[in-house]
Amino acid sequence: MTAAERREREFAQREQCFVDAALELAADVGFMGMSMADLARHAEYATGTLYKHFDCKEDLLMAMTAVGNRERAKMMQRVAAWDAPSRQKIMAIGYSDLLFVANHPVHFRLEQLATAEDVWSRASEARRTALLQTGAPCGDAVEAIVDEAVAAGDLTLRTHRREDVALGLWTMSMGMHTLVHAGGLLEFHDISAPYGLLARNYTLFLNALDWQPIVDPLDEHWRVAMRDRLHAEVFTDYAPPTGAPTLSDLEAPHADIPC
Amino acid sequence: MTAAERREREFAQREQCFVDAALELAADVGFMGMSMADLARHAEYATGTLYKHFDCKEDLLMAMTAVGNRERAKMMQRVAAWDAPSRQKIMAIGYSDLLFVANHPVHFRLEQLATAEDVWSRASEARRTALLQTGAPCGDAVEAIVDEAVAAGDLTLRTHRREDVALGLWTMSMGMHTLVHAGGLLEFHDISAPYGLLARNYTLFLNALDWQPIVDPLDEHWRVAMRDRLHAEVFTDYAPPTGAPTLSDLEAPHADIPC
DNA sequence: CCTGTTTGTGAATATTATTCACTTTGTGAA
DNA sequence: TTCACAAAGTGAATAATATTCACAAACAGG
Repeated sequence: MTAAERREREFAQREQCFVDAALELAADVGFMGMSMADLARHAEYATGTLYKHFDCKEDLLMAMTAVGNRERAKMMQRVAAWDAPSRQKIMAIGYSDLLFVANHPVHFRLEQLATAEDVWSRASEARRTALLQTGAPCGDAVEAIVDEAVAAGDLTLRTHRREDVALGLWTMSMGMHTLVHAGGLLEFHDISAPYGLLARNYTLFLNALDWQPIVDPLDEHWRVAMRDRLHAEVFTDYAPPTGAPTLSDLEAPHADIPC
Repeated sequence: MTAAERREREFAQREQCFVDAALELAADVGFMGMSMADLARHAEYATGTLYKHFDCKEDLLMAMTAVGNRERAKMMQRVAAWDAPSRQKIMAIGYSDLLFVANHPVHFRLEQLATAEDVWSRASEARRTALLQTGAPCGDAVEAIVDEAVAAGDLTLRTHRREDVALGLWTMSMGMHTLVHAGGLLEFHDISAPYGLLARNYTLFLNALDWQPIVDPLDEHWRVAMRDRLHAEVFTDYAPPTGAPTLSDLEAPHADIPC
């Protein structure tokens, strides 16, 4: 049945086509501003064809969100494979998530919509679990680092579980993204460098778990050095953030540190 | 112009009517499942009248979400006025947020939708800032407790700011709610008692800030005792969670602790 | 009682997700 | 090579449903 296989492959390719076109459109007008007819036209197919792939608009959203998840998973897997002390690696996980969101601004919006119960419940079971599965490697990467830390003697779990540690970090990142993306909310509460604070909170949390080596949450050197090394060794294809402080900025005493 | 004033009052009352009816409807069918015509009928007015109050469905959503925010703010203000050590009060803030979400399951869904950029950007500026303002007292209550802790000598801020501490806790709560409400996600990642973990993470975070007295994150007694006292002294009108462990459960050695 | 203004109405409009009857294309067997 | 069949593709028709608007009712103030 080689012909059937080829067809299936072509079908999958067209699905990719639709998803790519949808991501392009959504970058312009947002998911809600994009109509299914628009999308079909943009992808150069008929509306009906689109519905051969996705039973409803929410299913399409799940597929769009999955693309981003896979990209993020790749980034985290690169961090997990990085040769560095466990404490740097776990911080790098948080940083990679940041880098991902910064480089894929559309994705977080989609993810937020997709996981809103009201939308989530309208998608098909199959699409939902497919989406969940794309997120799993992220959790796995983090948990692998936790295990590594335990094996290296950097961390003792006591009654904590690997998943619990991963979840703690995850909630902080997720919560911060949510608040950052709620337009005007942080300005309203007079918060200026949210992701700098996130890094600090990561550090506080890891210190509280007694994850060695203990790091001073106010030590910007450590963070900036790690970030630079990460860009040099792992994320060579991602530009380091512009405007963020460099190591030499920090040499100057009492330098103001934006994030 | 006493007549005009009365009219204005009546107008505001009807707005409340619409919002209440909308919250009732949304509890059944969700915000997305509710049509403006349905709502108007349910509130016993014409569709056009509804649009005299809200320029679009998103504006209505902002107003619906504001109701919940005001309720949560009231709860947090009660905590802030509670006579207890600062460390218990700050934990109680987290608990009140939990209690609120547990007792108003609809609200979190609405909040999530409302703050999703795609939806947020479709609401009017006026409604958005009105919503932001309803959230402000929550932040104020938390910051008041932080100040109190500093004044009492329980906490030294070093270079942290009050807002930063509040934000750290906020991100953890917000992130956890988000993950809990993403149907099936935590089960998928094999997490069973998310809010128990949240409490633990609060404790770790506060310990890392050196907020006195330091509490053992694994000490369930402390948490359960505080919860019971809180229900007895502050949230007398809210039932304590059923199924959660009581103090006497904890007396038994090696008791399993669900949350 | 009259008049202008505000408020309320629900049918009409516009947009858009979704369906469906039909066409085209490709396939494997005869 | 032909043919019957299945799968894929089509886009106009359908079904909601958010939003508008021309008009009606209620009412304040003179």
